[in-house]
Amino acid sequence: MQWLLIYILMNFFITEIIFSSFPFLEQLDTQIKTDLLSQAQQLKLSAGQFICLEGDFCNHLPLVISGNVRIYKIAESGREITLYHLEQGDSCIMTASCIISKKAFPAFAIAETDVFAIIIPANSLRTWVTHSPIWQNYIFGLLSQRLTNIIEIVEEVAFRRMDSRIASYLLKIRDICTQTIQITHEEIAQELGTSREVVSRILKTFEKKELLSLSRGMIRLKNWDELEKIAKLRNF
Amino acid sequence: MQWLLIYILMNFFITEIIFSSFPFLEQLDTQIKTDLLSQAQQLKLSAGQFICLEGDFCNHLPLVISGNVRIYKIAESGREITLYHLEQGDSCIMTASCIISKKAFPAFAIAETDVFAIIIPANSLRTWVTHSPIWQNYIFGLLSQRLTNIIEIVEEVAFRRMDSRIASYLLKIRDICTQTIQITHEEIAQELGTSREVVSRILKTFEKKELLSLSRGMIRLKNWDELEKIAKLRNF
DNA sequence: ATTATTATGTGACTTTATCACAGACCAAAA
DNA sequence: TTTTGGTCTGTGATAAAGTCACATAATAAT
Repeated sequence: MQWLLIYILMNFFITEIIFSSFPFLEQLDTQIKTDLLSQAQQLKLSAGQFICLEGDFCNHLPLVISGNVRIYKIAESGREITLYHLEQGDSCIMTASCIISKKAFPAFAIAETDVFAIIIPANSLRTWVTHSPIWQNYIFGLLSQRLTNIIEIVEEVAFRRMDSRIASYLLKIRDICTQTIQITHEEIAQELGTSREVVSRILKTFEKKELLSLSRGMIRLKNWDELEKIAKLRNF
Repeated sequence: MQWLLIYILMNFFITEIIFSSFPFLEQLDTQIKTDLLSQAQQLKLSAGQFICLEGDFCNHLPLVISGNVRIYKIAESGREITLYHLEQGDSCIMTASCIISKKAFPAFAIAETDVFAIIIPANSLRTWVTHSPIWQNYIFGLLSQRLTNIIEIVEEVAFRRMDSRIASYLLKIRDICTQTIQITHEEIAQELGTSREVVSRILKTFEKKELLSLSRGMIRLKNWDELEKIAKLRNF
């Protein structure tokens, strides 16, 4: 009797949590909504766990409730570049795309932090997308957003200089209150698709210009106005 | 009476041409098929004409019957990089994506050759995609193909060296019979997202190695085996 | 034939990537 | 506490790629 109660409560909260992260789901017909809740499974990942390897076939669409997933490409030389991140309310559109067009996943996905997600079986997704305009809108929206997003990365990698990209990235991920960032040079390099040495050197020149101060695993911004200027230098 | 006959004949052939370039359309219900044929307009463009500028809003989905369209990004410095091309049987998925998610087009599109296409009004497309699984499949397929495609470009720009990329490109676009390519160094640079000087210098080193011979507006491949090897050098 | 336009070649310099290695920091074990 | 091993950062040397400036060559227009 207790078990049943806990089970019911648990599912009640899960439902609430899912809907608050993915508001579009609330617009669904009662039927699809019920199907969704009955077919969705929970997925918990620890920081550092792989979700997809390049070439995997995807059987489930993940809807991320909490945590951070990094989707990235890796070169034979070992260099990495991040394509995008998944956070609360995101869903992995490449997975969706692979499910719908039945192709292999073209990148790596790793949990950067502990991640909690619900996963939806591929076949159910295909059915729902076919029959529900609400699902269609959601998936199309995601796809076109990612496409735009990745085109921006092409632009950035092809055209912008590294100091400008690093300045932008630091400004984007800083803790706005403390003006600090806990990150290693290696991690910045993997995000931007360059090598650790390049990041170290550029950060050092920033430090010499008093724009920030460096310590192990930590960057403290000092002159963000100037960093903004460097970030805006779009071209060579 | 004659006019009517010509009109009927013309439309008969157009229909045949459209269906032969876009076989998926034949699977449509008679109703949607009729709608399609009644709403589609013909579009003829001369080489060099712009189709979309960055920031445009798209009102029509183009289905390319013949010719070649280049979709590209342009940096403030003037450097360009090609994202993809449209040829017979292609449709511009970024346009579709912009139509469906009502966003501005994030790149430039220009007719490289004379182009003949049919265009479909945005609203009709939205309706058809909602109601027809065949349209859905086509659009999803295109979207996921382009996404994979553009991720490959990110990889290439971020990780591969220029001589290798140029070798690959030359092998890809050569006339396989004559082993020649009619192209300027500037055009190669715009395709690959680099500058003309870099292309000129690398081509010159290829020429010194007897891999090809250069003349104004023309490249003649001599040692394609060796070029293949250079093209396969994926990393630094 | 002369001029204008487009295409290519090249030197000098800067930025970015690679390789190799040194030194600094941190935490767990001795 | 000191040692040890791992991770993180710093830096010189060299190569590749991008920028700027200008020269020369090939073609088209007058």
